[in-house]
Amino acid sequence: MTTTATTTAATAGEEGLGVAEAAQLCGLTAHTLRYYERDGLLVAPVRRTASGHRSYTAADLRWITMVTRLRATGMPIREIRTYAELCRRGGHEEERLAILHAHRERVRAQLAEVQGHLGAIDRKIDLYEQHLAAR
Amino acid sequence: MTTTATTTAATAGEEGLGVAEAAQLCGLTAHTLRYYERDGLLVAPVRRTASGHRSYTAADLRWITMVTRLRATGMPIREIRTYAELCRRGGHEEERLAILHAHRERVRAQLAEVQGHLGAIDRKIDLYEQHLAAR
DNA sequence: CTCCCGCTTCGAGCGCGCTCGAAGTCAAGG
DNA sequence: CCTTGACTTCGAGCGCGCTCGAAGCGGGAG
Repeated sequence: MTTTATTTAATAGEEGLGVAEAAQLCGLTAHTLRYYERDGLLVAPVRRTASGHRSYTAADLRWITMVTRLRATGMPIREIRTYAELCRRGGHEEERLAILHAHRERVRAQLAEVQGHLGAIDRKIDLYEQHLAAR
Repeated sequence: MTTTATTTAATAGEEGLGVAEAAQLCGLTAHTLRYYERDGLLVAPVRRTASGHRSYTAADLRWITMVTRLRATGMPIREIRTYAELCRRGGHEEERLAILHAHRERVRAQLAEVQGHLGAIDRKIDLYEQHLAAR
């Protein structure tokens, strides 16, 4: 594991993690990380070592972390791709902000809805507990 | 629309809605409602009129509403089916309660996680707004 | 020199949750 | 009697987000 890290890291003075390490840090699989890159979710293709292996920088990891946050809050892949494209081309700050704004509102709404449902589930659980206690 | 309601309702003294009406009330499609039934998500098959049409009672609608709550909070179809089966067979209160308990904890955890991500998104938005204001 | 291991690309496959269309039935209205 | 329209069943199809396996390469250890 440390040996593996050294494999790539030693060649470039500690900078750059392999795909497996990066994946583990982000809570994804190597397959998924490559898939995200293929699918244009990354601002730029990840740098490669001389032998063609991906080498993830700290900036790559920060971006990917943001992607996981967007995914975990339900932003579709397509929309993340759009956002990434805007970043890639530079500028477009208003549009990027608009995407984040819209997403935030959706997430807030969904959060409120889930909280409402959770309340109903709580009440259902209370009923079961009363029912079971009454025996 | 009111005419449609009468079609089925008039035959049985106001009790029982057609699939389309029930679907609309629950925020689902008629296709989905039939699919749920086929898939065993309902405690019992919905009653039929003489002509074989489904007729949803108030109790059906309450159950389906619960199903939509469970779905909206991310419970998988399979698990709802299991829960429905336990209800169908009668008894099994502890197991039903256990399912709801487990689900509640998952939902709470996921809620907390999403709130965390939302905070990060908020901060990102702030950065953009500062950046744009600084022009 | 050979072995092994982790990476590479590519394309197919999968699980989930619907979603839809075709073809047929039935009851009421004109 | 004929049309209309909401219903019925059945099975196929789809969109999403991965997930996986095959086949090949390159570089360090024994």
